[in-house]
Amino acid sequence: MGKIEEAIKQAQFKDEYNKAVVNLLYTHSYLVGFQTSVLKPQDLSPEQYNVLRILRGQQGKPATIAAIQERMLNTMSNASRLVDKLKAKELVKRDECPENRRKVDVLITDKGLRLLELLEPQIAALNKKVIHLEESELLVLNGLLDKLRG
Amino acid sequence: MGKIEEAIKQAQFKDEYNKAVVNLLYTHSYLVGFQTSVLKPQDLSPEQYNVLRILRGQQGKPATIAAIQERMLNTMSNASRLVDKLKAKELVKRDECPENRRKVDVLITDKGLRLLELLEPQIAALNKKVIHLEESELLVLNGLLDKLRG
DNA sequence: ATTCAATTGATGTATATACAATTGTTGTAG
DNA sequence: CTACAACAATTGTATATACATCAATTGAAT
Repeated sequence: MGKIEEAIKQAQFKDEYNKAVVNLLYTHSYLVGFQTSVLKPQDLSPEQYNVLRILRGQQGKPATIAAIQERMLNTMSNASRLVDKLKAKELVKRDECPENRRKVDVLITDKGLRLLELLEPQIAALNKKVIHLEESELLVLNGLLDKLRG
Repeated sequence: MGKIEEAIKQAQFKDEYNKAVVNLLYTHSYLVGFQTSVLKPQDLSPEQYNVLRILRGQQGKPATIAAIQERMLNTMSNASRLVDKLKAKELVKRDECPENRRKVDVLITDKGLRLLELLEPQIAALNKKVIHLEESELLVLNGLLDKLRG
């Protein structure tokens, strides 16, 4: 499919900034589509998957809702309700924090960890298949995205 | 803020593919946030703005719902309902297509065109401000994103 | 000790996404 | 001509996003 102009059938862009924005939005949608195809059979949304990975990254330490929020990709999302859904599936547990009853301690369960172990190789394989870039190009891309945000 | 590892407080990634995906999702959220800050005062969502630009790109020719859908950034979105919202604001008009009553002709109105003319310089200025890349780097980025999708 | 502001999550509402299912229209095969 | 498949859009439902608002708890100032 190739160039963004063909992909969305737009002849040209005002400037390279505009084109980059559209290209990023379009590529985002491209990638999320594939991710979803792996996650959906396990009844998991991309953001729920993201929260599970954040919790595993805590390595046994509980995370508060605010801490999860801060690490999420969609910074303005709603960690509280996502944790709700995950708890209903027994992938996390949520307890009142003993030393501060405003906070809650969220922990990933064994079931959650096992689900991640099942999904991760599938996601990795799919990524390699649908991202048509070499390792060296990925390094450049990651560098540019980091710099973009300043 | 810089590197993605710091941004989402993740020590490391499994591989460069995984990092690229996370980096793209995060950068997407970064950009959409800014876009929204310009669009929201005009009661427009990013996708509604996208639809308006697609319609203007038709240069006076009407577009069917299917044609809009095909050009949208979120390929699985719901053009029908977005057009509904835009029509309620009198930014587009929608008429039954005379030679095929299954189809509808969607056209941007003068009010819609004027709104785009108001918004576009604001968006362009914001893009330049929040995208910390040179023109030459943008060319590389656009090339990599095009290649990524294959 | 009491009051008040700040913190932390939960909840409410409008919008959008991702599908599936449905309705109405057109084209076509028998 | 009739029946049926294909097409185009709409509608329905569950999930998620983007806020704003609310309720409970805590900490700090008087």
